[in-house]
Amino acid sequence: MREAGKSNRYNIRVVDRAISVLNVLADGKPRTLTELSKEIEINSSTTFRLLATLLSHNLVQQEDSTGQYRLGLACLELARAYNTGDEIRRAALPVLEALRNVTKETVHLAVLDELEIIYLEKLEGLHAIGLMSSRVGRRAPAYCTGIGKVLLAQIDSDLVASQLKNITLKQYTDTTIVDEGELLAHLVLVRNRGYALDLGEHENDVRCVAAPVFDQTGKTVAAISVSGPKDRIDPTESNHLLIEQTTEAARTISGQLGYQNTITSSREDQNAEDH
Amino acid sequence: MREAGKSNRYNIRVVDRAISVLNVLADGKPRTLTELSKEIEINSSTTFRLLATLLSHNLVQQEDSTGQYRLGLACLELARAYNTGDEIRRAALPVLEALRNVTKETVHLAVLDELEIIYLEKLEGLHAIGLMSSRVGRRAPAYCTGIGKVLLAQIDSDLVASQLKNITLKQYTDTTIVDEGELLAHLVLVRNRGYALDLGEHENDVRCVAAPVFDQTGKTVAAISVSGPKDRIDPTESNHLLIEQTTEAARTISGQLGYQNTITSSREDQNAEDH
DNA sequence: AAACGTTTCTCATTAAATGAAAACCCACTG
DNA sequence: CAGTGGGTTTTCATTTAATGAGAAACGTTT
Repeated sequence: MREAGKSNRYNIRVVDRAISVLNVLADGKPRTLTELSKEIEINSSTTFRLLATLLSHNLVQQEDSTGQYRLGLACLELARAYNTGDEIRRAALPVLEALRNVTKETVHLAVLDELEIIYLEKLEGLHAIGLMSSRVGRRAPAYCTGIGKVLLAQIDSDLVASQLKNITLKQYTDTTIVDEGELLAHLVLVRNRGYALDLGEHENDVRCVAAPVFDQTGKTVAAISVSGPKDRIDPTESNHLLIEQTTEAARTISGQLGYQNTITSSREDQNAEDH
Repeated sequence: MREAGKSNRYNIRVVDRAISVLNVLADGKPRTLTELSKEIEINSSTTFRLLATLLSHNLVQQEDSTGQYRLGLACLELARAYNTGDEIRRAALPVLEALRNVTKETVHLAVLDELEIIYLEKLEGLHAIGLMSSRVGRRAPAYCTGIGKVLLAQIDSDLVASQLKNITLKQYTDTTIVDEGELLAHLVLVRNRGYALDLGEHENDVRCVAAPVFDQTGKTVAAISVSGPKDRIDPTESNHLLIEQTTEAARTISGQLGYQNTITSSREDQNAEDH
């Protein structure tokens, strides 16, 4: 999604073009054929045919007042299908449910894509809802979210460092880590601890605890978090319980995925309780 | 989704093919290149290229243990995008939230596609959850669900009758209406009442009340429902409240969409309380 | 009803998609 | 460990099928 989407050697041009139509429409703004054709720089005849094709499969639909094109219902169906095929989400869901109910706070499941995370699941907390900007399918920066940091921490440090060269660390709030060196050092800490905290680094009064989920092969495949407003999520003392609950839930999910936490590939960090 | 998806005159073949790959994978079952290529009857070279293209846009991804292909994360992102652009859902969400909280039961928003409904939104009831088979993006038959019936009831009766010719009404439970004549008569009743009941016609002990949502032009664009187990949702007396709550919520949403319920196109059915 | 902007359609050109088949890569098996 | 077989990746020549130009149809506005 977004950007061009690298055209690999074998890509079929029309398909690339069709997908770029979808990606353009993915900002939610409906467009006319002409607008689209200009935006993606494709001849209007071709755009017409692309739209006709997508239309016939319900991947786009036409607003019937204006005739403008928007994404279609088939997108929802694909997502449903994605979810049912997603082993991680399936394993996680009941555990997340329990975690939400015991903490009463909002719980997330997300994966990493480059330097961003994508939310796979969100269970609203039992207090006032709709306060957080996260949505299933939405992206958020990795370097300033609990889930993001815990996932970055599992990746080879040099790799992260080289990827960081491509972006600038935006200072969302006054706790956001914007210094690369500081971030890398922090990630080491996160890795050793086995969990990450987010002290309002992305959204000012949202705090969270996040922990990684491993699969059979020991690879980090996702992470979970519990988040809430700063006045309920305390970064220091009472957190011990929350951290324990979160990491325990993550361990349970990992277990479901076949992860054996006995003898792991990586050496240190296996002495569970060092926080 | 499903079936072939009529190839209109202007459809671009490769794009059709690419989409059929997605549709095949939409059952959640991962496949190898060869399996896919056989299933959709496309030369394996071409399938390879299709997959490469979809892969590069994250619409499909490869399981890294087996190398099999499944739907990818971009599907989630498209759905997110679809939702944010969806005016109906946006207008409905807060009202549904309120309706769920006051009834404490599961609330749905869905639209009609031919003789099936597709769920746009589901808010779980506040009792035990996960009992219903509905999911956002999933389809369900229209003729035996509250939402479905209320939507069918708004369509020209002859049109519905002719569409019904193409399917057989499966007897899901012993209250399912399987006789076409009876169904059509029932739909007239539903239309006049302005709401539909589902007395376990699809899932044995799920009952529901559903009401239609209209847009600016008076067209029926969606429907909402409140559903719960048969021991909590009473079809007769105490229902009056629930029916009133449901239809009122639907009216509110319609209002948000610009519907003026003063002078409506259709004549009768405007004397609200005839149940 | 004229003028404009957009969408739909036709057609000839040729780029780009295609399938056959070869090369390559693994995982098994003897 | 060589040999076999199934799958995947790559090449290449053929020709289909995608393409853009432009014309026609449509609809909206002045």
